Amino acid sequence: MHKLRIEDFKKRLNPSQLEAVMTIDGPLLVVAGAGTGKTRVIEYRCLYMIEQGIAPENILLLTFTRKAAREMLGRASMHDPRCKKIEGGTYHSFAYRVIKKYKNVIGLGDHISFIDESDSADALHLLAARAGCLEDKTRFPKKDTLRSILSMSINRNQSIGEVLTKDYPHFLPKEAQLQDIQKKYAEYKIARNLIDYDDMLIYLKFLLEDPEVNKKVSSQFKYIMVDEFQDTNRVQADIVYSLARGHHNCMAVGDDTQSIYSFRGAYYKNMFDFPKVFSDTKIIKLEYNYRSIQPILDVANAVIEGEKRKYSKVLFTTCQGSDKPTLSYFKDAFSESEWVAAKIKEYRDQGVLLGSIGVLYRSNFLSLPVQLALSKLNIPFAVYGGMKFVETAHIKDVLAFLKVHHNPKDEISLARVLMLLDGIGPRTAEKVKEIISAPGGAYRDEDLKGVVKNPSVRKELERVSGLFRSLAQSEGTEAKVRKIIHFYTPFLKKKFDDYPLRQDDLKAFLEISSSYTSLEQFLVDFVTIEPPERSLVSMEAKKEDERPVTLSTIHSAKGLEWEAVFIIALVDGCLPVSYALDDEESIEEERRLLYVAVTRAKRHLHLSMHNEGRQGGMSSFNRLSRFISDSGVMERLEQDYAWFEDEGPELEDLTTQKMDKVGLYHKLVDYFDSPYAKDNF
DNA sequence: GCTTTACTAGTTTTT
DNA sequence: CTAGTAAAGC
Repeated sequence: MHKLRIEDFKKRLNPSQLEAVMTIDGPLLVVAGAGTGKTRVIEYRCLYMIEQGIAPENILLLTFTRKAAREMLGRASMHDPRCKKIEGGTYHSFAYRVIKKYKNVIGLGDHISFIDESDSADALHLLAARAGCLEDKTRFPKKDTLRSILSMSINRNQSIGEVLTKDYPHFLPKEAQLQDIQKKYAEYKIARNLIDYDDMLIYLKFLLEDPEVNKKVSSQFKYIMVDEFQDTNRVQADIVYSLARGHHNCMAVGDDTQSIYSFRGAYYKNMFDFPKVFSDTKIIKLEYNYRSIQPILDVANAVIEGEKRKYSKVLFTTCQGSDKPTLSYFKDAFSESEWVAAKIKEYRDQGVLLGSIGVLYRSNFLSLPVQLALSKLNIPFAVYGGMKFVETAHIKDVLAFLKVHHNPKDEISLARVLMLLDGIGPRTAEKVKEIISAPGGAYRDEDLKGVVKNPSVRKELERVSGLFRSLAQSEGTEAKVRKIIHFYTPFLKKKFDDYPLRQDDLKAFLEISSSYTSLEQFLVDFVTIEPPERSLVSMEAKKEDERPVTLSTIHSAKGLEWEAVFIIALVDGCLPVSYALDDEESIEEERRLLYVAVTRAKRHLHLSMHNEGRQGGMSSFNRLSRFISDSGVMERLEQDYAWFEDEGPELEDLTTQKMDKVGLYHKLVDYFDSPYAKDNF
């Protein structure tokens, strides 16, 4: 690869992009509309900085997903392999690096365990039960709600009271108890060296507040780039400000109209605060869209028109094409999906690659009818989002063994392991836990006998502890995982009817583990990154022209693009999702979600809705999404009412009875005995 | 008293 | 498909 010179940069970038690329000192805010080449800016800025003699080790790129980081650095590395050395990743993975390095500063011990949201929810449930919060009859938040209340409080930098007032006013009477649990939870985690998602960020923030650590970290990372700044929360923004406090060399890229993660604490106003924090901020807007044809941008601009506070920008393009986006109405979700599948088939016959077609929707379950319809036509597809590999019960089981081995204080995992055994439920598991975690690790068999009366169960327990002893002796992550899977397989077979499928997953798990030498890193990666999509991994490896159609939630479609995009179920209650309807801010976020979805399309855009609801039975009729009917969106769409109403010719009645129940029974029995049936069984 | 089983209801979005 | 619950079983 030849080196790039300034002339090359000029050739490949438009003036605004070039300015963003060449402004490397001082604070810079790039407001980049959808499809305006912000990835390109980051890619070329990396190259430019390195051309200017900046060491790649001094550059930090924080992105929203690891995939995004990999993509941008990967492209840059093709021009200049030195770019591989740039530090890039998500906030969480960066946090882990720093925490690992400086854990002593904040008093964390070795063998840190990272816990995911369901572990965290389980722990909170346990603490709530212990504190007696569940005893009186009035309602107390369920474990997932509990978790999200505490998490919101951290991510939005608000007190429990504030979170409750805004989102859960009916739980306000429980404020004191919740505060108590918040403290207990902190205590619980610290005592066991556990860290959850929120702690990763908080601890990083704490570390960066320490002058010595801050100096060390920021002298390492002298140039900082942050992607998707509109989706950072307050803690993350603080981290960025802290990192750049010394040198101000910080570029934030974002698009306030694409902020769609407020449920996770994202605070799009960070985009407006950035110039206040760094008063000498230079602001560059990118408005030239390279992705979509003008009719699609017209729809996008019209959708976002209603948004109140935004950096005003209007997308424009010179991409050729005049296909007007369509809006189609259908009777129900099935006819809608069948139409989508048929249309996809049509595209394929015209030579459009399946890999360049995307079907987008608000919620995972909306994809089911589409999956059905595509399978019927034998069109291959891959589903993004939804249940993840790590979240499946069998993977969690195996992980629990590993976690206990890594950190014996990890009670949640220990309980999970113990409850696999027959005859041990939550109660017994708790007691056994107390006994074996007694100080010194020495427990007496008599104590165990008192708790577990059944000798065969005790024998099983003995086998489990045998497994852990053997794990302690084996070297290498892969060998350990292999032992665990071997031990676990009988349980797997008993627990799940569909165990062969799950066994394949375990094989994949084993494979992944083989590339790790550090067990801790392996465990961390499982909570901080999304591992290969659920099973059938081999799909990914396929060649460009064999890639399947993508089905994705709008959230996971962020940053991606397709030639043809279908957005389905544009129904009030699905896009704005019904939960969002009572809050104006949430509705605005739903609007931005539609904006994101629309701007994924390059040439063809098909919107659709179905009329019949599934809520509560028959007679709920859906209204077209307000974002489409309200604004000036409608007139930019080609409307199509041709829904699939005909269900084939109707059969004529024939009421003469030819057989009674007994007759039918004999017919069946005869059929079972016939040679034809035998061949089939 | 604790575990297991059988059933029901209801599913946002993700690091 | 699974989390939560009620009732049955040990």
